[in-house]
Amino acid sequence: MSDETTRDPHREVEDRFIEVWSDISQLWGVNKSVGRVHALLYLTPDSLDIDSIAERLQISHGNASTSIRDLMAWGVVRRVTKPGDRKTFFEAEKDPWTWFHTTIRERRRREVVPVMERLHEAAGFAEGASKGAKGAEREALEELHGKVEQFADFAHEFVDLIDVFLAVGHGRMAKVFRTAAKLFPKRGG
Amino acid sequence: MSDETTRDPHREVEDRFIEVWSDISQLWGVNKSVGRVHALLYLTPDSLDIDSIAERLQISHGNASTSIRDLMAWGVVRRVTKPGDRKTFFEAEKDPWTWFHTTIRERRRREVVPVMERLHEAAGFAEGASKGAKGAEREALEELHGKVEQFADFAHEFVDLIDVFLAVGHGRMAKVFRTAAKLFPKRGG
DNA sequence: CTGAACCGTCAGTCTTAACTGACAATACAG
DNA sequence: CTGTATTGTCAGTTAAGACTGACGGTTCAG
Repeated sequence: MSDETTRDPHREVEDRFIEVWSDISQLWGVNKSVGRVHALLYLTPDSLDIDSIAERLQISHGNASTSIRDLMAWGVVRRVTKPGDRKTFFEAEKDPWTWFHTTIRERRRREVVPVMERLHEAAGFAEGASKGAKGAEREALEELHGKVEQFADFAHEFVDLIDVFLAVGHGRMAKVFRTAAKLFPKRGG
Repeated sequence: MSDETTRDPHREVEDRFIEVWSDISQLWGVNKSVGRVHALLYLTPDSLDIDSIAERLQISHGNASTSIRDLMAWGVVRRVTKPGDRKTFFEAEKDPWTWFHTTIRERRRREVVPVMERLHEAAGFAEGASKGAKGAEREALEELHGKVEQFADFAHEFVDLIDVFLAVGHGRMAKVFRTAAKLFPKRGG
């Protein structure tokens, strides 16, 4: 009772979860504040306005606003307006699988596609270079080209993997995997 | 001929690939230098020593050494000694799937497992708190606990997914996915 | 139309991560 | 065993990224 902050169980549960989610977000390449705001919105049944978020998480108004903007760009937070209230409220997607699916789709668009284009450019350049050379240099360039292609093939398979995930979608992924695991049981370790 | 640097095709192919791989590494949460060193070792048929790497990539000796240490800790680079030569050489795993597999296993160990433990702790704490409360507070805490559990369940499914990947292993993953995709064709978009 | 409440933006500051270069530790030829 | 070549480490510096807080723009009740 003397120290209310550490004694409110509701708040402590929230804090612990927010911290964990924040760390997961960072592993995923998302910054700390963005992760914390996302976690708070996930836990809160009602939608929240910018200042409430900032106050709750002890961050600046500007930081909260920027974090919300990011989360909306990722498609995991929605803007909500309440009739008769001037404020803008925000709420998070509550189903983790939906959220994850959305995130993967967005990352594919923003990050995977552009980098794959550059990879193919590099492979094309390598092929051109090897065809324009003679003798020993040609051999060396062909070997180099082979390496680039090998990596490009791998990357392409990886993208296929993402595409299957996106096509199958939502909560069915786990089932897909379990089935796949039975079809192709592990051999060694 | 006047500017040898930009005219050596072999070097330019390498540079382009190194740059792309470096960016992919950064998306993956690995720092730029580490990615570049890894890319260089992947492309180079012979093993390389620290100073050659540092000179080729225009980075300091210390940076090259630290990057190599990281790559060895990730299990994607090996130390090699040549008889009659005092230097230590390093070479990279050349098969991308093997490399990827190793990386996933290591990330699971370092990052996923610890964070999952903390998540379960948080869920346990939430459960305890809700059971220790009464009336309206109890209801609120139970709802909160439900949210934490929902996320924990999702996270657990995600870890299962990783485990299947690790069990199936290597180049067979793509085939697994393709089979899975046929079994569970996409419905909407 | 006016003013208050609120949100979005961004220059400047602060914090965190990466890199360098000098020194310590190590390995090995002679 | 000794001297030298080479790798490993880490304190200090530099670069990158995140956060704050003040300002301008927008919205809407009155």
